Amino acid sequence: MALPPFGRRVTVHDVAARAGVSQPTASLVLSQHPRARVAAATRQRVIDAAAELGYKPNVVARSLARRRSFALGVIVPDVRNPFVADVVMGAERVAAEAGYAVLLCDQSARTVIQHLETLRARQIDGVLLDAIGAASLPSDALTGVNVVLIDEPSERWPGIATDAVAAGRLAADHLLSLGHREFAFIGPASDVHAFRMRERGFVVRLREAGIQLTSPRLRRASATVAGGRDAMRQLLVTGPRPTALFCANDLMAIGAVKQCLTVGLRLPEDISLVGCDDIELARFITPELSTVSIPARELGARAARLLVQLIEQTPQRVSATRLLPVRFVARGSSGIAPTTGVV
Amino acid sequence: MALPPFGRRVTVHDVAARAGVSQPTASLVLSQHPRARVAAATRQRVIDAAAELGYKPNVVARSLARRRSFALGVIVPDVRNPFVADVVMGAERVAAEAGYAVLLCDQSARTVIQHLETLRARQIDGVLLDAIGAASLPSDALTGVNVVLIDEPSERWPGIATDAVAAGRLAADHLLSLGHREFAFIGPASDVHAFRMRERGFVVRLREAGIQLTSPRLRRASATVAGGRDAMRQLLVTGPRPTALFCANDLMAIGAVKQCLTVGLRLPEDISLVGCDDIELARFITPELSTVSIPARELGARAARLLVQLIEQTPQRVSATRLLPVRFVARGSSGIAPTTGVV
DNA sequence: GGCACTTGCCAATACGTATTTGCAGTATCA
DNA sequence: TGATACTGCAAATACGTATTGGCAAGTGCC
Repeated sequence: MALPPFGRRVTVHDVAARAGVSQPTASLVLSQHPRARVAAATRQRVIDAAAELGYKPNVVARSLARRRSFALGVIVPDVRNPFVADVVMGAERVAAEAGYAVLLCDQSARTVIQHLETLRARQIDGVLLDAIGAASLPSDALTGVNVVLIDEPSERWPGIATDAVAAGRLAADHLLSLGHREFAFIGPASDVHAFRMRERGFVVRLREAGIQLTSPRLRRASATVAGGRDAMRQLLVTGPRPTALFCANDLMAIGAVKQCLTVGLRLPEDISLVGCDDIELARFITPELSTVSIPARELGARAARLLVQLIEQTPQRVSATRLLPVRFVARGSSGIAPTTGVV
Repeated sequence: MALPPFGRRVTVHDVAARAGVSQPTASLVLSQHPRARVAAATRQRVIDAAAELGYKPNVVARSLARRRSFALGVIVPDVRNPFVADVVMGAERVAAEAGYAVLLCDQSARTVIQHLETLRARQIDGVLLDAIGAASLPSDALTGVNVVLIDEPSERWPGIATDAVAAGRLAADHLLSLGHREFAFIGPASDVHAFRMRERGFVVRLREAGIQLTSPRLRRASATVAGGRDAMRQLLVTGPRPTALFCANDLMAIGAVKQCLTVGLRLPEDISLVGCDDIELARFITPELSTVSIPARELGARAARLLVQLIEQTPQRVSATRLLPVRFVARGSSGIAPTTGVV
């Protein structure tokens, strides 16, 4: 019957005392152990006592005892990228549903290594790595941690990715079918797998069509709107202007669109532009952005689901990468190639 | 000299053993207690042993003992809003710098109450509430928790906010100075303080200029691009068209711009449009969006800094709200009022 | 050399939960 | 009726760190 002192949190001990059982028994009941040998009447007394006292287990203590924190780390390059935010959102929903908290780790705050360090110290149950170039991490950075890679196929770790090569090919297909012959590509310099594969798919498809993408038409910049704008500016002052451009993500594409409009080019009459990701805003700029749709939220959600599975059923160690399909979305930023020759 | 068994994590006990001291002594040294009375030589032995073994403290155990988790909860309405992402990013940087992890809590995953529940169970040290309508929470939802409100002034909790009324006034000032007399406003229906105050500032300033904003010209929609578009669509089919519009945030404004362009209106010739937030994309749509610049990252960073202060120096209970200034940024989406009469 | 005082360390305990083990008591069976 | 198995619970211990109290040894002082 004893009530815990005012202001102190209710613990199992309090529940046990009120139910007239020992602490371990209360713990046994409350931790829902299915194989717990507890008499039905006793079990009910404990449950009632817990309810009456408003008992909430202390997750920290539980984590220490079980050596599990019921928390996931999510390491991302930059939450400000809407695509990334969507991935995070998908992951968090699933995680919350499964009873896991999400520790957000943005690379702008610390390096991946530093983040992994602190996550490890927090006894994290697993980590989601979103497009951070896991291949180039020190080999022991991920030992002993449950890992699921997002958008970065690997043989060492399981993952959920999208068909990035297909994304590049679809963009090329689309532009080729519109009659374009003068191409350019803008992408980030980082060694992030998805970006590289989008580029490769694009380049290879063009090569199959007998078109070589030469160096001045392969531009590198940071994967942001400003990066896209700057790369486009460079592109427009270097040699003959292409009639078709593929950007490695929508943010860069939006920057590129902006730069085109700024210098008076008409889209799609003068230049056709295709992005990748299909963030919500792609439909809201003018002209609307043709792009390759990548299921961002689904990516995050599936990755989280897979990670939770890995954590909870240790036996089967999956290590394949599941590939989600992508599809092309034609909108106003791309059109028939100009009939007049290139300048 | 004893090395811990392979595969097991190094604990203070291992360090103590190797340094030839007791566990408490090692703990005393390693927890950096300034008032720790430990001989310099002993201290050094412990430090060396820790370094040699690669000791990393177990944060979970430390949290249990100190009844502090060195983690902050950040509850936000929607990470996918770039403004929110910026706030989160600013907060995470500061938190990481100060040694705190960030638990991301998006309202799309669970309700605020549920998030607070799990944060409490995790012995969170403090919570950042970003524009979630703290005033309408159950009165006991936040008892016993360090709280800093973002963009929602309150007398009960400290916070960092921006001058939302000024933001609305600035928008009105700008549009009035361009000669507009026919106004409209689009904002979210939620009772989020910042949005309400932006609206109030706008409405009051107009009233001062002798202009009443009537109900059909006060539109409600979700605070997203799609919401802005839909509200604009409604607005354009209901009664005479305004010549000036203020949207409660940039996302809505972008949606509104899109809708205007879709139905063939010219900006700013036919209608002037002003947003609020100054997200990066505001400069990249066409026409560029006139808007009120809100220092999002700064907001997040300051809030986190304040929260850390609250946590670490319990004596002084601040409860005032610091107001950050805002400034107007004129761009291409707003211009001189059309001289022709309204339709 | 006795006293008060400081220094440096360790033993003991706490934090709140989980798990293992073992001990009574009861039921089952021969 | 004795051995055996099983049931239901509590005692003991673990998880890894932090903190309190106290005990020796050392220092300074008269």
